[in-house]
Amino acid sequence: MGRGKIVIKRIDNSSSRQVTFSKRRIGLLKKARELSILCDADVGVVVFSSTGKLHDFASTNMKTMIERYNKMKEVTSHQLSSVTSELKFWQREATNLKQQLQFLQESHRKLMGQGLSDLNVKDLYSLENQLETSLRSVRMRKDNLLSNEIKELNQRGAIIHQENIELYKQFNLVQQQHSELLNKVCASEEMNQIDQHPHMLYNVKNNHQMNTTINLQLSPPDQQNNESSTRNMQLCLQLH
Amino acid sequence: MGRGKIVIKRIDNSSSRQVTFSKRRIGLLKKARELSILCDADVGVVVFSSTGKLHDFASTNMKTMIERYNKMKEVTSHQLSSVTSELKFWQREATNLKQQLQFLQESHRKLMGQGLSDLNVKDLYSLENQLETSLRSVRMRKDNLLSNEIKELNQRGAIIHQENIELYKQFNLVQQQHSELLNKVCASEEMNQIDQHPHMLYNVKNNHQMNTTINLQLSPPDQQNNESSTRNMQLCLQLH
DNA sequence: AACTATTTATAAGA
DNA sequence: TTCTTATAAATAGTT
Repeated sequence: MGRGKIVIKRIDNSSSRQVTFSKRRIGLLKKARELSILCDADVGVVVFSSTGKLHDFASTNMKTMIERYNKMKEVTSHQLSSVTSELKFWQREATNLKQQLQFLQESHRKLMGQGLSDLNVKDLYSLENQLETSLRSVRMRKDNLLSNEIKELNQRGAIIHQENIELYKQFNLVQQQHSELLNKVCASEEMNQIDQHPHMLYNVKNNHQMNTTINLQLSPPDQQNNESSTRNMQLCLQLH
Repeated sequence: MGRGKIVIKRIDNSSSRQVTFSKRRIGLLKKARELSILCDADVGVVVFSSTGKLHDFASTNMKTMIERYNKMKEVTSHQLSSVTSELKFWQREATNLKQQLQFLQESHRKLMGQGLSDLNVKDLYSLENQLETSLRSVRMRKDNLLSNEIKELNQRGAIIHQENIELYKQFNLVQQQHSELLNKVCASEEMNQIDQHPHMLYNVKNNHQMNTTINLQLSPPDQQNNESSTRNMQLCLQLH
């Protein structure tokens, strides 16, 4: 259908090929459209040019068409089949997990002392045994924790006690030195004119009083009291 | 291009339509093939007849083509997207179940007295409490079962005991009647000619001996013994 | 892109 | 469905 007959083989001349592509592509799509209309058929055409450009025709909807095609050819695309197999995997996984969960929930209920009505005497004995074992473990762990805590508290208490003793000693020393200094100052002030600097004496006396008050608060730590309280806590632990 | 010009609209006559479909379908696929060869293009054609029959042409591979088309149009097919969303659902489901399972496993381990090292004293106290509660439930249930069993056994024992008493009474009665009968027979035999039927006497005497033996085996049921054993079992139960 | 000679497709009929 | 054939339609080569 042209000036000359052609053989169906790739057109070597690039521009000729391009022209023919345009003409025949239009013709193909036109014929596709005509077929779909004349014969009530569902027609889809997809053309990629050698440069990768897409041209298409679909009498209804290409997406629907492709799905219909896949379904008919029983070809699940590579993507679809891989997704489907993954889907199956996760469904199995979920079923598996559900079973495990159900089993564990049942076991858990028994351990919580619920739903015992479907157990026989032998089961109940072994459950009782398990609970007793658990209870021993829990109590052992708890006692461990508490005794460690107490031990730590005792150590910290002993350190603080030691610090207090040191502070007490140092304080006594300082107080003694201070008293001696005060006495010296008083003696020398009496010898000089006391009335010239009355504020100095007031300050010194005031300081002395404050120090005495602090001294009263700093009672020496009571060793006896500390030890007896520790003993009480240990006794308490052994009750559990 | 035919004997007469036609307008492009659905052909009403069914057989005409069918014929035209065949001819034009072949023409379309031929043109598609020619285009792909002449112009080095990738061409795919899909045709569904009105009766649903599929005819197709693909210059290379329809699957690849469809994927290329989808990729270009950035259209994930409906199937794929629905499968993908289902996939996501099951993945979420599995994740959820895994979490639940992990949580329950952790809890289960605690109840089994394992993995207690990451619990504090407060947690240990409440765990201990739970285990004690569980233990009480289990013991209560077990005691219930056992006491029911014992009750049933006692009832059955009492019935059998009663039956034994009845049998004993009946037996004594029969034995007494038998003895009386025997005496009568012996007396009358002594009066008549004993030597005429010596085998009769032998038989009767033998029977008498057998009955006595049976009598020795049928001792009257011991009420005392029965009750004390029941008491022992109940005591045993209370120990748990 | 338009023209057109020629090939090709196909409508109608058998 | 297939063949025939007249004719419409498509298009190769040209302008």
